[in-house]
Amino acid sequence: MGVTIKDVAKAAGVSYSTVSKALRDSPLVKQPTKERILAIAHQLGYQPNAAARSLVSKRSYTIGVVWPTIERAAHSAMITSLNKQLEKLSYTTLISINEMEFAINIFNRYQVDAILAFDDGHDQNTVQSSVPVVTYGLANGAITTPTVDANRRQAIKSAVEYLASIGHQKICYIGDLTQKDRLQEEKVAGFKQAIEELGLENIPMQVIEVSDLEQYDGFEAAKKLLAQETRPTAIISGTHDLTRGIIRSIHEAGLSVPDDFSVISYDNIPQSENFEVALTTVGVPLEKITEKLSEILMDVIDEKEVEHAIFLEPELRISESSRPL
Amino acid sequence: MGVTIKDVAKAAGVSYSTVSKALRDSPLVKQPTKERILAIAHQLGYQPNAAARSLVSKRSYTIGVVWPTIERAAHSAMITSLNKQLEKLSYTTLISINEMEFAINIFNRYQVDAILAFDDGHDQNTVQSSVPVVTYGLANGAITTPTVDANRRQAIKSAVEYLASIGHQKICYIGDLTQKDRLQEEKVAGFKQAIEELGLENIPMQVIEVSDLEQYDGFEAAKKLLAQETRPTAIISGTHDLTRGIIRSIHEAGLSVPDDFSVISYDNIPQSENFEVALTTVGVPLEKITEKLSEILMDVIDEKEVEHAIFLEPELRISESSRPL
DNA sequence: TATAATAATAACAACGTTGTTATTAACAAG
DNA sequence: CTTGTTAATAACAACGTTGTTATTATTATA
Repeated sequence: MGVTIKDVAKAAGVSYSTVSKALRDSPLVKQPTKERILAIAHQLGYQPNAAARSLVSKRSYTIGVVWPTIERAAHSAMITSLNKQLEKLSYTTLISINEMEFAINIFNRYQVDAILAFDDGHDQNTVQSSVPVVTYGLANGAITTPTVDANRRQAIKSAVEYLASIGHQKICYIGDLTQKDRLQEEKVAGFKQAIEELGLENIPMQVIEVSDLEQYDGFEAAKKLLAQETRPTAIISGTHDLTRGIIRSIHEAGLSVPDDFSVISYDNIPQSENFEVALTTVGVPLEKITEKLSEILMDVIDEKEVEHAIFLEPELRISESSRPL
Repeated sequence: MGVTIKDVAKAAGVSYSTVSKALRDSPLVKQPTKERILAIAHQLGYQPNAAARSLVSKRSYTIGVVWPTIERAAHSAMITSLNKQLEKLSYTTLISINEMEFAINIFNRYQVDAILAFDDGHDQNTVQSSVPVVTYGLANGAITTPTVDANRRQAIKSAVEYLASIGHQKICYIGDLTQKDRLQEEKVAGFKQAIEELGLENIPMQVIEVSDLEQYDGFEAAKKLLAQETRPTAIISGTHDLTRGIIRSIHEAGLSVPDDFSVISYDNIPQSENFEVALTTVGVPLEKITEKLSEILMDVIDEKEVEHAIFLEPELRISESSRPL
């Protein structure tokens, strides 16, 4: 069915090994011959057979991304960015939305050069893989693969510290507190730790739980908060979507950000311009994460020694949604 | 690096061809031998090499999905459903988020058995592919591959017809009207056609344009609409997200769905329960689409003759958000 | 017990590439 | 011109698997 190197060879009247060399631009083939072969290959619509190529060369120049939670759009911007980064390194990205173990098996069969697994904070059974695996998620004790992790705990801590430094004493956190998602847990832990370390005032509803991480949940949570007698002067929000809901809720109550409340959002997506208030955010910028990830992926492919727990330091980007009390 | 069939053969003390047969459960191998080999293979962590396998057997049991617009979450539920369907047929799904032409080339190299391309309503350059391609998107005149298409025009038409049949005369449509997205265009066309055919009243702001398809855009559009003097009695919305914004806007204005407005949403996602009002929707149910898609994919793989333009008929699911005037 | 029939396993070619080695062509130097 | 050297191309093995064909072991039949 497909056009092979041999078809091209026949059409060009040369041996198929010459065609192979010509296509890979080897200096062992004379320039005019090379050009002739290239032209014929193109004209015939030749596409190299990846199966054959990777079978013999042991390299597929492909990264497999395991992304079982496609429905939660959280990672899509990240995958787009990663895809771009890897493209620069002439690597191709292939995605599987299957459950971790199954997906890793598929990618092993396909002989991708490395696998990137998104740990969504749920149980990560250690899967046997002869292809190196890099994880993005929570770098905890029992990790067996290099894991890149945003230091979420530190992120929220520095948000609190910053707010305290500009005079805020009553600070509240809105986010997911359930034990289910270890990524979210970390943020809460950072918040509580900072409050304690700084000796900040304990206020009622200091930590508000949302059932999901959508805009609507932030809206509802903030509504509850505003109904309280003792209100905080600053709010830290666990995700971008929550923040949007929170701000909407505040505006709807006829109040203002940052006049009545300073708001800081955990976020790694670059600030979208068409948002009502330019947000002060804390988190690791997307590009930093994907840069690090591709770097590590290249390292494991080259069998370099790689640290197992790689923490990325968050950045505080101060903007309009926060200000001194 | 990886464990091959030959390693297993050596460990089991049989020839590698016997191992191959044992693994594929061929009747040519004695049962006890088979079991012994399987056990050893498992113990050694053997994973078949897809490159070698598909090189010789010309079948990879893999479908490549081209999904260039990952950021617009619209298709994620569909891909999840499709993945499940194909798994039942023991096919594996691999996704590329690269630009159409590039992605199709990758999948050609990887020798997937068929490619599913999501036509996002933008220009679809005809790409050369020796692997059969099925498109989900707009089945227009110049198609070169089998295309599965929800009959969006008919969907919106039947929404209008239904509303008219229960007494509504002033009906308005909120959606994307730009020429950019042909999928959205179709819906508007269906609306206008129905209004004309039924001879319904022309009201001001009968068609409201949104700049994007997010919840926020629906919210803003409805706000404008409610500010009008002559209000419609029914609203049809182009997407689920818009609808959520619209309903929120109505509630915020102290009005009710369906008491003050009947609302019908174009949608193929199954109704989410935790929504304020159970929505009346029109569209092709997700499962119907993915069933059809896998069917067609299997057909093109088996080189059966397949119709080029396959239209799926929408269904009207009446619920709480609409009622007779 | 010899032989035919069959069951079980082994050997081998092929898939489309790449990298190495062998062959031929072209050219320079004596 | 012959020979040595290098440039260009051709031939070939290998990658890990499958399907076909060849060989050996086992059983049934006379």
